[in-house]
Formats: sequence, structure tokens, C-alpha cells
Amino acid sequence: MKNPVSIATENFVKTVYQFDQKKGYDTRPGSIARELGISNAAATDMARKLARKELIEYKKYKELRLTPAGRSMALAVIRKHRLWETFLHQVFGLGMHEIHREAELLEHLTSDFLADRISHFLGHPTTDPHGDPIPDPTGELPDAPGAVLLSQAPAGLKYRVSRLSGSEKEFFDFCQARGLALGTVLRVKNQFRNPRMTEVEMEGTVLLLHAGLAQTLHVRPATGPAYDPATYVNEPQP
Amino acid sequence: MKNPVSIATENFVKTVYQFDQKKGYDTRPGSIARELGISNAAATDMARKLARKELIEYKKYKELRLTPAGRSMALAVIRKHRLWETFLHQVFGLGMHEIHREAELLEHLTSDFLADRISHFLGHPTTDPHGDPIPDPTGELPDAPGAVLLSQAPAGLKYRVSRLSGSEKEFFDFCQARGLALGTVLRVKNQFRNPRMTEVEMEGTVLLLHAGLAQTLHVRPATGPAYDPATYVNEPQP
DNA sequence: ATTGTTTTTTAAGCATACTTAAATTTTATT
DNA sequence: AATAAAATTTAAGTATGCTTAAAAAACAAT
Ligand SMILES: [Mn+2]
Ligand SMILES: [Mn+2]
Ligand SMILES: [Mn+2]
Ligand SMILES: [Mn+2]
Repeated sequence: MKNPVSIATENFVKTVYQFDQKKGYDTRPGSIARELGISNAAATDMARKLARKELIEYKKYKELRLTPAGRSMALAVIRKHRLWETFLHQVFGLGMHEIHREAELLEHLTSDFLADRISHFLGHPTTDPHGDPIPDPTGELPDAPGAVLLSQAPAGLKYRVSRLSGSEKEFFDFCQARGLALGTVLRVKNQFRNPRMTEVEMEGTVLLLHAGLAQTLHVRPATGPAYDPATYVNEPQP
Repeated sequence: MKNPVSIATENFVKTVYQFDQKKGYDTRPGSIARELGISNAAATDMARKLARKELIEYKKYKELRLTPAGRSMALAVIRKHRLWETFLHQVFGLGMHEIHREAELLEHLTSDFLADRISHFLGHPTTDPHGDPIPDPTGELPDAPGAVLLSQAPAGLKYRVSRLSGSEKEFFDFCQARGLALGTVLRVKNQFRNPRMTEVEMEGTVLLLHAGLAQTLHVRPATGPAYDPATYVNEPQP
């Protein structure tokens, strides 16, 4: 009666969900295709198939939209992805650039039962090592209040880094070398246009970050105390 | 250049390997088909495809045989399966009937890299919670010297349980209730034929086990000391 | 508004992994 | 040795998930 869901379907639905959220991204077939490394034709085809299964709303030449069932599937996959990333980082000590690669696979063959066990073992974390929120078993997302892209943060104010969204080793090496980590406090000195760059200052150091990089960091206004442990239950134990 | 291996292929090759080892089993397409829950036609078809890929030697109407490449693939999958079972049992505390079900999936999307990390985390165990040996990264199997099926163990001698090969909850419930666990010492009182049954004695208790059950337990002659910790590195920590 | 570029869609085709039904071969029984 | 039963193979067909090439639509720019 209930037919199995393929890995391709899960990845597709997940990508639509994420591109729908992320500003600066759209959910047209071409964007999804580029992300998944498939042809435009394949993405259109998939969209039509998933529409038949009531996971996607598809209207020719329009952006793709998820149905409630599609959104629910996406969040379940994202939950498994982020639980695995948290686990692999904290327990096995995998590097930040390694966890995404492994989680991208494991997310698809992890039962709800096992996901709950991982969550329990980790003490029900609410964010992954990148600072991304982990959906709960019902698909609710703990929201990160006030978070913005570093590239969009108004200049002159102090912020705390709340997400590192990259997946490349080079990205994490750079962040580590420059002291950019979850919780790091910094001040945005300038937001330049043309070329778009963000100038930040942290403990004396000044960095000029190009837009591509400043878009993979999220920050929140640093109004509270210097460090709030409850907010960072996922910080890796060294 | 090197094309990806499907889950169906891995399961097929693994099953051929295991049926080739297990006495009382054969590797004809029908047997593999029954185990995997697919039609005979599908199994024949798969055998021919895998023969083209040099994973299986296929001759019409003959039993299937693995090539060295096929055997190597099977052992890599079995390694991942048993590492996951060990891990899920020891670390997450999953029950004996739950670990097989989860490992059956995870084994296919686990990189060699991750498998080695799991192995390292567990202290490089040599057997899984069922007592089955875990192949090393090169595909070498640590052999269990002198192990036989309980159903085939000559009567009159003392043995120690060395493998619990079932996957059903009922099987493990029964074993636990009767004190049958890895390392349990017992004496085979009688081997009955017609119907085939095995009578064992352990600490006063006498059990009469039908063949189906006595075939899922392996035992080794209990010559050594009562308990050899080096032999049972996989015993779950309570 | 017409033209040109980009994107999407359609069309045709291929590999994988299955199905059921019929034909063939093997195996077992009389 | 002939026949019956069981297993295997072949054949035909389906769903999935991709491809490339061509047609159609949308978008952008003069
Ligand atoms: Mn990730
Ligand atoms: Mn994935
Ligand atoms: Mn198992
Ligand atoms: Mn499997």
C-alpha cells in the first residue's frame, strides 16, 4: 500500500525545500537541476512525477512549490541529516568538511526509529555543528530568532556567528584560521557594494570578506552575554 | 569511469556469498530470489547482469559462483553490516532483533572511510553481537576455529555458545529467557532424528530444541577456561 | 515591438530493477 | 524410460531516473 520513497525523490524534495527558504535562491527546475547535478529535463520530469504523488505543486514555467506532504518529507530528511552530522562530529570526531558528505548518504537509509535513538543519545540537540536547527520528530523547526546572513547584516553593530553553512574543507580551514567559529563575536564595519564585500572586525583583526563567503555565515545581534551555553548544545567536545 | 554499485547489487552479491558458505544452502537463483523477496526471473536476470560485470560466474542452470571481485564486494558489505550491528548494540543499546534490520540498510551507504572510523571507535572488534566474525578492511575473515551448528554438535560433549545467528525478536527473547547467550556453556545430551531435535543441559536445566532453532546457534567445544574476554570483545557493555 | 538569449518543456532513448506468463530444462517419481 | 513436478530461463512489459536534442515559452535588451 505505502510505496517506498527513493533516494532521488528525497534529495529532490529536500533541495526544493532548502532553495525555497534560502534568500537569493529560487525553486525553478534549472536551479534544482544544477544543485543535484542532473539535466534540466530530468528535473522537470521529476517535478511532474512528484506532482502526481502530491509532493510538489507543479505548474509549467512556474517555480516549484512543496505540498504539506512534501514539506514534511523534506523536514524528516533534514532532521536525519543534521542528527548524523552532529553525531559524526561529536562522537567520531569527523571534520566539518567530512560530516556533510557522509550525512548526505546516511540521511536516506535511516529509520525514524533510529533517528530518535541518535537524538536521544545526543541529548536531543536543537542545532547541528553548522548551527543549523534540527527539526523535531514532528517536523517543527526551532527557529533561530534574528539571524541574518553576514553579508546582509547592517554595518556598525556587533554580532555573534550563529551558522557556518559551508561544506568545503577550504571554507572551514579558512574560518578556523581566522577565528570564525560558532559563537564568535564580531563587528561589521562596512558593507561594500561593487564588488560586494563585508568588512568585519574581531579582537583587533580586520577581515574583508567577499560576498560568496559572507553569504555562508549567519550572525545574530550580540546583545546578550558573551556566551550562552543553552544556545550551543551542539558545540563539539574537543 | 568507475560506476556506482546499486543497493540491489550489493544485497545480491552478499546473499550469494552467505548462501555459498552456509551448509544446507545453495546458490541457485531460486534460493537467492526467495531470500531477497524477488521473483526467480529477476534473480536470473540479475545474475546475468552481474556476470557481465565480472562479479558472478554464471552458467545456465548451474549454481551461482562469485568471482574474486564479487567476493571482495560481499565481504566489504558484510564488514559494514557487522560493524553497524556492533555499534548499534553497544552504543545505542538497540535490541538484538533491531540491529539487523537497521544494519541491512546502513551497510549500503557507508563509505570505507566511515566504516574504519566505526571500527576504530569500537576498538577494532573481531566479532559482532551475534558472534559472527567481522572482516577486516582488506576482506580477511578472522575464522572461528572449531565452531559448528548446535544441531550438528556430537552429543556427550560440553560446548560454549559462539554465535546467535537469528534476526527475529522471538528468537532472542527465547534465548534470553533460557539463558542462551554468547559464552554460555552447555552440554549436548542427545541429537534426535525424526523429528530432528537437540537436547542440551545447562546448569541443571534441560532444553529440547527443534532443528530450526538449533541451526541458528553455533557452538565451540568448551575446552578452555570458563570465559575468555579476548574472544568476546563484542559483548555489550550493560 | 522585434530580436536574441535563456530556460523550460517535450520527445526519444537507455540502464536498472523489478513483474507475470510462457517456454525450456532439470530433477524426481513411477 | 517415460512421465510428472519443479526450477530456470526467456520474453514482454512497467516504473524509475537519468541522458541528449529539438521545440516552445519566457525573459531581456535594444
Ligand atoms: Mn549538511
Ligand atoms: Mn542526500
Ligand atoms: Mn545481521
Ligand atoms: Mn542490505
